[in-house]
This record gives sequence, structure tokens and C-alpha cells, in this order.
Amino acid sequence: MLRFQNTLSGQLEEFRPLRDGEARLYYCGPTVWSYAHIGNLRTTLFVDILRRYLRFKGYEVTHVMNITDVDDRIIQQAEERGVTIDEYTAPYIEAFWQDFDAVGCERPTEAPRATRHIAEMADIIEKLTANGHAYQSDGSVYYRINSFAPYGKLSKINFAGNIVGGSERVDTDKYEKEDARDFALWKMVDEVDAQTGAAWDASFGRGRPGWHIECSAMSMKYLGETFDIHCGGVDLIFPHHENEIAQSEGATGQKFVNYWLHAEHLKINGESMSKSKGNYFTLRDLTAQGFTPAAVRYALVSAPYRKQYNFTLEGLRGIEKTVAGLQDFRQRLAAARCEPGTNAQLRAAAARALEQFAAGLDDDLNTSVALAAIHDLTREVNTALADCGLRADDQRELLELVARFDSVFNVFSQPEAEMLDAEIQALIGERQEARRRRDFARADQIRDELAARGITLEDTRDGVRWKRRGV
RNA sequence: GGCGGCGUAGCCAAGUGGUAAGGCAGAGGUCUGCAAAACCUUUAUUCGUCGGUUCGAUUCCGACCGCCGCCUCCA
Repeated sequence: MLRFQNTLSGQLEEFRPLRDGEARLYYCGPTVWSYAHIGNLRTTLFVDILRRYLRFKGYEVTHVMNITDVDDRIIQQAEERGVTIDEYTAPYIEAFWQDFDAVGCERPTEAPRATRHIAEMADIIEKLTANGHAYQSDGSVYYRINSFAPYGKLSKINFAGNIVGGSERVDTDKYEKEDARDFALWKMVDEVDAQTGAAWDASFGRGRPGWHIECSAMSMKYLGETFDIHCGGVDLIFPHHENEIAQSEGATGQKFVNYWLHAEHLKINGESMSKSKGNYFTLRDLTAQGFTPAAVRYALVSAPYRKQYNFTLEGLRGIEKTVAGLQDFRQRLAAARCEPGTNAQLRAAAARALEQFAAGLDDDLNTSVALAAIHDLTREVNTALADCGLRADDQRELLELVARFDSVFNVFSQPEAEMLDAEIQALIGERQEARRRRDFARADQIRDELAARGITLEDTRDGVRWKRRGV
């Protein structure tokens, strides 16, 4: 039974989709004002595991991830460079997809851009204005929080309590907003907006959307007024997701989302990640140091998504070996030449591993438990391989099982090996010849030579294997 | 001030009211011409500290120490 920790209820709940056999989920995706950092990547990878596991469980998944391509930072950066926001964001959108693909994420069913859905946002704002949840002021439109009684149900924030700096804020905003908590649905155009192309016409005036309205508009457009799962980082619980609920439920009168899932933030060496601390990494930063995207993927999904995983470069170095071990394992398994038949002990081990794998992920996506199941099985199969104890029927079944595991984790597969240079191929052949002559000095010389070029050799029962050296 | 999460071996990390998964590193061994890879054995009498509840607590409760986060636009 698949269960999720639902931020809305604060409880571990059984997942029951609105439509049998279907799961519809929305993820607040990247704001493309810069390169994604590994914190962003962790949340992206959590959603990838989520969607893959839902499919593993037999659900047909509709996965929508928005791209926020208009916001204050984007407008500011575009202005500084003297370009439009579309010109400014284009390379970052491209870079985002590169990273997304590199860490092995499956593309969403839809990846709508905010700037392409202004009409849908305006539509909701009109509805909210008509039914009293929103009001115009100085050319902008604000959400009237007093009109939505359940406000705060997601974040459990007690607005009667002390809010740091609350009184000062009321003073600042009192001429524009009825209440300091009211937030902008639509911001009246200013000079910079106009200059950078961040301005659109609407029935309530020319301007640009507030941040929260885009997610209400795009999620409901592609998933319906009520859908199953909404995910994002914990920092979005308030105000972003709280405001989405107010907007969507205020406009439709329907429950917006059944399950809210939030990924925790990363720590880097026990500290919060920030540029000033020098512990701020993008995927590019890591691959430039020789780390592989596969290891980054494994690291970021190796702990349950609701834990503050402590990311360290030392840890990532170890994970390179872990990942290489899994990839080697699959290669060896596929390459083994097996006698016909089956091995009851191994079959039992495989069944146990599958059970533990699913039990772990059923429990609010406990990836640590699922990965432990995989490691347990690889050890047992490796033993059988070394003892020539693997049988053909089991080999076939184990390869299928590995593929099932990989349909969720996507760590066993490795990039297509580059063609060996004829020269390297020749050197391997020459070394084999030298070994046959028991000319080990020459054989070792060749092995060292290849090692210097990043090629590691392994002499196995089935011949020489080679691989490119990792970090 | 309000609210929340966390503190498990050298490092990362799961977990539970009944006596500590998994990965990396370390040590010894098997295999190998030597390696590599793989496998075997080994590495926390103990789960931040101090109390309490209990037949029994790392797991529940309290206090304290430390780290991280949210409280209007940061994944």
C-alpha cells in the first residue's frame, strides 16, 4: 500500500487517486533566472522518483512541471543586460533541460511556461474579483485573505501570533492593500516591465502576473480543478502553496489538491547552502571536477526526500564507486554465460529484494530502504556469478528485475561506451599475447600505459574488460 | 517571539518499545603471474547530554546542548 506524508493533513496517508489507475501531479519547477543548483536538482529528482514509482505501481501518470520565466529577478537581470525577459531566460531554459536530462530525469508530460499562460491567469483573476476574493487597487489586483477562511491550512501558520516585523509591514503597505497579508495577483506595469517585455493587457489593466497565480492557472489547465499530488520544496509551503490553495479554491469552490508533498532542503557539509559560504554547487560545477551526473543523481536520491540530506564532496566520491559497482554488476550479469536451469536460493533472494524494494518506496518513498534491497541482491548475485552458480532462467529474470529497479532509480544504465580507438584495442590484444608468453613485464607496461590514459583493465573469466576511470 | 525538522560507527545514512539496514573508507583473507573486479570475515555493547516512564528505550516523555529551516515571493 503506497502511502505519503501529506503536508496538508500532517499525516501519513494511503494514496488514493481521484481516478482509478491514474495519478496526476504538479511540480513547481525552475525559475529560470540562473543555473539550477543541486538543491533545485534534489527536488527535481524527488519528483522524478515519485513519478517513476507511481508508474511502477501501475498508475498512468500525468506529470506537469511549470517553468517560471517571469519574476522580479528575471526582470531585473534582463533590464541590466538590456534584453527582453524571453531573450534573457532562453539560455537558462536550455541549460535547465540539459541538466535535467543529464541526471536522468524523465521529461514531464507538460512543461508550461508562465509567459505563455497569461490568459488563463487573467481568467482566474477575473473570477476571484467577481466573487469577492480579489480587489483592485492602484492598477494592481490583490487577493483578499480575509475572504478565504481556510487560509493557513497548509502551512499551519497562526496569523494571530507574533510575526517578526509584522507591524512595520502593515504601515508600508496600508495605502495599497486592505491587509498586510494580501498578496498581488496582478502587478500594474511599470517602466522596466514594459522595457523588458514583461507586460500584458488584461481586462483589469496592463501589467504582469504575481508569482502564485501562474501555478494555479497552469496546474488547473492541464490537470483539472482538482488533482492528486502537488509537490515542491519545503520553502514553498508558505506563502506560495498556501496562496495557490486560496486562489484555486477561491475561484472554483472545489478542493484544489489531495496530497501535498514537500522535499526538504540540502545541507552542504552540515551547513545551509549559500554562495557566500562557497558551498553552492550547480551540476556543471560538479561535472567540471570530474564527477558524473549518475553519481550526483544517486547521492541526491539516496536519502528520503523529507530528510535534510547532508551533501559532501567526500561522500560523492564514495558514491562514484557505488554507482560504478552497480553498473559493472549489470554488465557482468548480462554478459555471463549460464548453464540452463534455475537456482532456488537465488530466486528467493530476488523475490525478497523486490518485496523490500517496494515496501520501502511504499513507505513515503523511503529510497534508502529500496537501495539497500538492491545492494543486498547484487551481493548475492555476484557470489553466484563468481561461483558459476548462475543459471540461465535466473539470469533472464534477474535482468528483468534490475530493469524494474532501474525504472525507478535509473542508476544501472551507463552512457554508451565510446568506440575503442583501434590503437587501444591493439594494445589490449598485444598485452594478451604477452601474457600468453608469460612476458608479464610487457603486459604490465601496457596496462600502466592504458591506465595513464584513463583506461582500467580487468582480467576476468570471460576475457578482458575495460572501463574508463571515474573520479 | 511563534512553528517545524534533525543530532546513529572515520564519512553518508535507514530504522525500531525487545536489543543497531545499506553505501563509502579501514583491517585480514579467497581469487589473480601481479593487479583490478568480485566474494568472505571484521569495524557502534551502542544511537548528542542528563533525567523520567517501562520487565526492557536508540525508539515514548521532560530538560539541556548543538545544527538546519519557515514566519510574504528562496528547491
